[in-house]
This record gives sequence, C-alpha cells and structure tokens, in this order.
Amino acid sequence: MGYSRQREMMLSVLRGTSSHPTANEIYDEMRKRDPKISLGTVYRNLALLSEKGTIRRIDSDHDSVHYDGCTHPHYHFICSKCGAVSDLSVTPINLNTAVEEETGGKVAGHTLVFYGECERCIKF
Amino acid sequence: MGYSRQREMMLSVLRGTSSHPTANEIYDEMRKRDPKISLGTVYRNLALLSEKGTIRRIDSDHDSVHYDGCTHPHYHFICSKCGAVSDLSVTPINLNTAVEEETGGKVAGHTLVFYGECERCIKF
DNA sequence: ATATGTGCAAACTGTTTGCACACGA
DNA sequence: TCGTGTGCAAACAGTTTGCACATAT
Repeated sequence: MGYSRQREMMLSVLRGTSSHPTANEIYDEMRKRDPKISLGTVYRNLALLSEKGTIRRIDSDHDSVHYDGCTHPHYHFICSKCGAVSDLSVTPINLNTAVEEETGGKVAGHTLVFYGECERCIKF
Repeated sequence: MGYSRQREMMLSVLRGTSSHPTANEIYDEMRKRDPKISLGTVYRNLALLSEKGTIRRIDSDHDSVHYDGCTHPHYHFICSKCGAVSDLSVTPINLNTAVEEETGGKVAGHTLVFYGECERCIKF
C-alpha cells in the first residue's frame, strides 16, 4: 500500500472528528477539500484501511456503516432514534478465550454495541 | 397483528433450525413448503416479528442479516471465513446501567458478537 | 517503467414499497 | 364487510467494479 493524497486526506478527516461518519459523510467532507474526489475511491480506501487495521468500521443496524479513526479498544452507544454513535469508556470485557474454549475456534475480536435512546433524543 | 399462514410458517422454519438463516435462506426454505411465497412477504414478516421481539436479528458484517428464532439472551460467534453463526453460552454481561450513567441515555440492550475463524475452517 | 491509485459510470446486492387482489375476523 | 396480509414487480440505497487515465516509487 503506497502513498496517496486521497488516502491521507481521508485519514485526516477521520482523525479530526469524533462523529463516526458514514462513507457518504466522509465523501462530503473530502469533497469540500477536493471536489474531484470520487465515492468509489472513498469506499476503496475505507475497505483498505479497515482491513489493515488503521481505522475501524462500526456496523449499526440503524443505517449504513460508520467509521472510526480511533483504533484503541473501546465500545459504542448508538441511538436508535437519531443514529448518533458515541464512544464509551467502559472497560473492555475479557471473554475471547472463554469463547475459544467453548467453540474450538480462534477468536480474532469482538464487537459490543449498546443501543437505546441518547440523552438528547430523550429531551427532544 | 393477526394470523397468517405465511407468518406461522416462517416462525416454524426459524424455530426448527439453529443455523441462523438469512432472509434469503428463510425464503428458500419456505418456498419448499409453498412455492408461491414471495420475498417481499418474508422481509415484511421478518421486520414485523423482530420489531415485536418474537425473533431476533443478528447483524453480521460478513454478509446480510441473520435471524434467530431463539430470543432468550445469548451471544454469537461468527466465522469471518465461512460466515457461519453459532450460539454461545457465556454469561450475559451487565454493563447497561454503567453505559446509561456514562451517556445519560437510556440503554435498551446491547449486541455482543465475537468473530474469528471457526473450528471447521481452521481444520479446512 | 511499473505498480498502484483514481475518477467516472455502470452494475450489483440486499431490502423496501406501491398496487391490486386474497384472506381472516 | 373491513382491516390486515400477500404476490409481484419495480424502485431504492449502499456498495462494488471495469476501464482508461494519472500518480507514486
């Protein structure tokens, strides 16, 4: 994986926000800086970087996939009403080995997502 | 929500397997019993029943959504290679209130998915 | 020079929806 | 009868891909 201006810009966008944007939101932001960017490139680089572990993808059943520029282990809370994704600081759980013992497989990781109604949506 | 033959058949399909089928797999199975079933109906009823809590949806980033006829709280292990979804018996974690305290929101639930390589795929 | 990345547009996949008809209460 | 559910086919959203050109090493 060599260098590319577009890829670098994407990383900078992702690292400069805590909003956990979707591919489209990233695309919009990147177009502000370079209107010629293409959505295909965005998707290609998102796949590449999350495969490589440089960024993280967050699957929400609310809407499309979100991305996180912060890769150290943490969980998320997703509002079922407005779709907002927020970071949590609860301590990571330690069940991977238990699952390996139970299944006989090799656990690479886990995703833990809390869902419900966020503070703002409760207050309207 | 009234009675419907198709809906009942869907429940029976889901409860008669532990394979956590996708919408399409459910559709295929239902067509064996009634070739006139439509995919639209399958999706409508999956949405209806999982909204009502009669079945559970399992979001996998591997492929499309899987469904589970068993609704008592448990977690899943998804093989990143073959996509198989298996049930786990590890004890449910208890972090919902911690998350509510941290976020100020109301937590309705959480999903915990372990991913990695399953026993069969390791062995080839 | 060669491999890798890009923009663009078309294609694809999973899912949703409008409609006219069928069924259940 | 009246509301709810269905089959069908068309529409849709998000994502992926083929291709010719551009950029990085």
